[in-house]
Amino acid sequence: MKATASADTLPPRGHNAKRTSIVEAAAAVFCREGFAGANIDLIAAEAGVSRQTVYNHHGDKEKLFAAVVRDLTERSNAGVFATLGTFPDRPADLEAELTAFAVRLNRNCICNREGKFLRKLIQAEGERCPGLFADWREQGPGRTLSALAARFARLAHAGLVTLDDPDLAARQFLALIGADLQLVFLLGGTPSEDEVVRASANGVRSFLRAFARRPARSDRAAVPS
Amino acid sequence: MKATASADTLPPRGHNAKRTSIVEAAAAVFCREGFAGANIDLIAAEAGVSRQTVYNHHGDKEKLFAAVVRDLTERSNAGVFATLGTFPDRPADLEAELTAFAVRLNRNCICNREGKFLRKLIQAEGERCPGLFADWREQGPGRTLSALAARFARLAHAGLVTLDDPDLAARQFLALIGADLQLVFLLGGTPSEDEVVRASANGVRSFLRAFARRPARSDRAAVPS
Amino acid sequence: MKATASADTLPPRGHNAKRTSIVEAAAAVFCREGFAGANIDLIAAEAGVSRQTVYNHHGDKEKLFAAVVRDLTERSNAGVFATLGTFPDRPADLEAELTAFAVRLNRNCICNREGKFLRKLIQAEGERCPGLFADWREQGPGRTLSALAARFARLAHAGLVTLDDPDLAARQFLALIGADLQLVFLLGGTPSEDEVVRASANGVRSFLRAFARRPARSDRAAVPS
Amino acid sequence: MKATASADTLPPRGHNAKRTSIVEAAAAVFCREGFAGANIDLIAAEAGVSRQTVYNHHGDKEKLFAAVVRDLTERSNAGVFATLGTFPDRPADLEAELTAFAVRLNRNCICNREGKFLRKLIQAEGERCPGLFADWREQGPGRTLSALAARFARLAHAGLVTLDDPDLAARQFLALIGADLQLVFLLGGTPSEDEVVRASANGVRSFLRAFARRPARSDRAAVPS
DNA sequence: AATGAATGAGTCTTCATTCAT
DNA sequence: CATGAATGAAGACTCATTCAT
Repeated sequence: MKATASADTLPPRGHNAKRTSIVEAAAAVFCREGFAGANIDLIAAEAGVSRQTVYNHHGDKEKLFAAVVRDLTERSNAGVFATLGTFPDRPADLEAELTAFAVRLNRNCICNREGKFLRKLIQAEGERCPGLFADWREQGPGRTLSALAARFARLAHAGLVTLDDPDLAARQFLALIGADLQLVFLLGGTPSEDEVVRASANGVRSFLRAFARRPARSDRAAVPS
Repeated sequence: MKATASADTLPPRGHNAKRTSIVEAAAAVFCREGFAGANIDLIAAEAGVSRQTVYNHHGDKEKLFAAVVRDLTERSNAGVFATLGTFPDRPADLEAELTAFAVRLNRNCICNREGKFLRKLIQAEGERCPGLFADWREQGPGRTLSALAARFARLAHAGLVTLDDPDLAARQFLALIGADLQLVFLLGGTPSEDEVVRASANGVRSFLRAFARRPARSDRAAVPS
Repeated sequence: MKATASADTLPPRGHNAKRTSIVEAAAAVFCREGFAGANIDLIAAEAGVSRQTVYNHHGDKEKLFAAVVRDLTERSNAGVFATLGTFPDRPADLEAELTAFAVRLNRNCICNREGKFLRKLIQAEGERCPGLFADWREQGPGRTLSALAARFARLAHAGLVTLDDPDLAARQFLALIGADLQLVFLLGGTPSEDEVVRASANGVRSFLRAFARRPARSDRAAVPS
Repeated sequence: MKATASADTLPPRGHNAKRTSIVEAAAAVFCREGFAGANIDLIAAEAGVSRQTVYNHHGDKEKLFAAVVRDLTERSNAGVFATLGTFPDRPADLEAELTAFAVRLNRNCICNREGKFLRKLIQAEGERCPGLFADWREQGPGRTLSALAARFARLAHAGLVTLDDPDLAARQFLALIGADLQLVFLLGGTPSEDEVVRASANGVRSFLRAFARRPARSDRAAVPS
C-alpha cells in the first residue's frame, strides 16, 4: 500500500510541480514582455517543459495569463494579510515599531516578486482585460486598506495617533513609506534592503509628524533649530 | 497671431499635421496594446493616414515608438515645468495656495494624457528599452524633483515650513497628493476633477501637518479634541 | 451456444473488443470529419480506449483508415450478398415481392451504417487513395451488379420481364429504388422506414412499367383514365 | 475621362480577377482535399496569388469555404435553369428530343465542374456546416425539381406521357439518366461525351417505356419477340 | 493497457515591411 | 500619398507519433 502510494501521489506531485513551474515562468515572461509580446515557446522553455505541456495544463495563452494573475493575486494577498497581522498593537516605541512594520510591508509585499509582477501586469493589461483583475481588486486593495485603516483606528483609540479618517490615514501611510521607492519601481528595479529601510523610516517619520498624538515628532531629525 | 493660431490650434495642414496625428494615434495604441501588441495598420487607421505614410514619416515601428516616447517626454516635461512656475512663492494662505498648486500639478501633469501614457509606457516597456527613457529620466523626475525641492527650501527659508531634507519633502509631497489616486491610475482610469481636488486637499493637509512651521494644522479638520 | 453468444453479441472481451470498438469509432470519426480532419485522440476517446491502444492495434492513421475501409467493405458486401440471396425467384406477385426485395436492399445495404459510411468515404477520399478502394470496387459494385443482373435475366427467361440488357436493368433498378432518397443521402440523413418503403414501391412500380412483360402496370396507381 | 476610366475600373477588374481565381483554386483544393485537408498556402499558390491576398479577400478559411460554396451554388443553379429552358416543349420526336435534353442536363449540369464539386462538398462537409448549404438546397434541388416536374406535367397534359405524380417522374427521370454514371461519379471521374450520350439514351428509353402514352416504346430495343 | 509528457512538423493567422500603381 | 499586393518571419495552436511510467 505504501509502495503504491508513491505511485499514486507521484503523478499529482510531478503534475503540480510542472503546473507551478509553468505559472512561475509565465509570470516572469508576461511581466517582462507583456501579454502580446510573450512567447509560449519561451515560457515553456523557461519552465523546463514542452510546449504541449503548457497547453495541456492551461488550454491557451489567455487562460494561462488568467492563471498567472490568479496565482499572483492569491499569493500577494496572503503575504499582505500575513504582514498586516504583525501591525504593532500596543507599541512601546511607536515610531520604531511602525517603522519595522513598514519595512516588512515594503519588503514582503511591495518590493517582492508577486507585488512587482502584479502591479506591472495590472497596469499593462488591466484595461484590456476588464474583469480579470476584479478578484484582485476586491480581495486586494479593498480589504487590505480597510484592514490597515482598522489598525490605525485602534491606535487612535489608544490615544497614540490623532486622525479623523482612518482610511485616508492608511492610504497616506502607504504613500509615504513608498514615496522614496516610486522611481525605482517605475523603471522595474528592486530597491536594496537598505533603501527599503530608509524609505520606510522616512515615511513613518513624516506620517507620525502629521498624526502622532503629542509632540510625537521624531527626535532624530527635523528639529527646528 | 491669427496666422499662427490656425497653424497652432487647428489641425495643422500637410506634413506636420500628419506627423502629429500619427504620433498621437501611435501613443494611444502603444499604450492600449503595448509595443508588441500594437499594430501599425491600426495606428495608421486611427491617425487617418495610410500605412505607407507612417513608414515614410517614421521608418519603422521601433523608431515610431521612440518618437512617441520623445514626444510624450517633451510635452510632459514642458507641462511640469510650466506648472512648477506657479508654485506659491509668498503665500498669504499657505494651505489654500499649496492645495491649488497641488490641484494644478495633479490635473495638468499627472492625470493628463501625457502623464498617464508616459507612466504606462515606462512601466511596460522601460525594462526592454534601456536608454529609451534615459532622456525622460534626466529631464523628468530628476530635474522636476530638484526644482520642487528648491521651492520647498525657499518656503522653509521663509519660515513657513520646517524641513531638513527638501528633496525628501518634495517626494513626500508628491506621494501625498497622489495617495488617493493610485488605485484609479493602476486600473487606467482618469480621476474626476472633484476627486483631484479632494485628493490634493487631503495630501496638502497632511503634508502641512507634518511640515508646517507652527500649529499649522489645518483648521478644517482633525483637530484633536 | 451460450458461450459464443456472449462473445458474438455482447461486447466481446479483451483484445478483439477493443479492436472492434476502435474501428467502429474510427469509421464514425473519419466519416464525420474526413481523413485529414479526424483526430486520433478523438477516435480513442470515442472508442473508450487510450491513444496508445489505437497505435498498438493499428500502427498509424493511414493504416487505421485502411482497416476501417476494409472492415466496412467486408461487412457491406456481406450484407449485399445476403440480401441478394432473397431476390424473388418464382414470385407469385412480382411487384409485391420485388418491392419487398427493394425495401430490404435499401434498408439493409444502402441506408445502413456501412453503406452510408462507405459511400461517403469513397466519395471523399477515393481520389486521394487510389487502390485503397480497389478491393471495394471489385468485390462491391462489380460483383453486386452482375449478380443482380443475373437475377433479372432469370426473371426475363421466366417471361416475367422483358429486357435486352440485364446489366442496364440492374443499374436502373437500383437508380429507381433510390431516386427518392438521393437528397436525404446527400445531406447525410437517414431515411425513415416509411420513406424507404415508399421509395422502394415507387421505384419498383416504374421499373415494372418499363420492363414488365404484360399488363404488368401496377393496379394501385397511375392508371390512365 | 475614358483614359482614366481604365485606371478606375482596373483595380476592380484586377481585383475581381484575383477574387475569382482564388475562389476557383479554393474550390478545386477543397474538393480534392476536403475542408480540413485543404491548405491555404496551396490554394494561394494554385490561384497565383500570395497568401495574404487570400486573407485580404476572404478573411479566413471558413469564410473562404463559404464563398466557394456560394459561388458554386450560384453558377450551378444558373446552369441548371438555363438547361431547363431547353426542355422540349412540343416535341416532334419525343424520345430524340428528350434524349438530347438529358444529354444537355448531364453534360452541362451534372458532369461539369460545378456540379461535381458541389455534390462532393455537400456530401463531405454538409453535416459539419448546417446552414451553409441551406441556400443551395432551397435554390437548387427544391426549385429545380419543381421546374422539371412542371415540364413533365405539361407533356402529360399534351397527352405525350402518362403520369400521376410529376414530381416523382422528375426524380425518376434524373435517376434514370444518371444511372449509368453513378459509379464514375463515386470515384471522382468524369464520363466521356460518349458515355454521357449512352447513359442519357438508356435513361430516356426506360423512362419512356414506363411513362410514354401509347406504343411509345422505343422501336430500337426491348421489343418483345 | 493507460496516462502524461515530449518531440517535431504543420497549419492558420497576423504582422512588419516593401513595391507598384 | 493611398491602395492592393507580395514577402518573410513569427507565433498560436493542433496533431501524429513516441516514450516512460
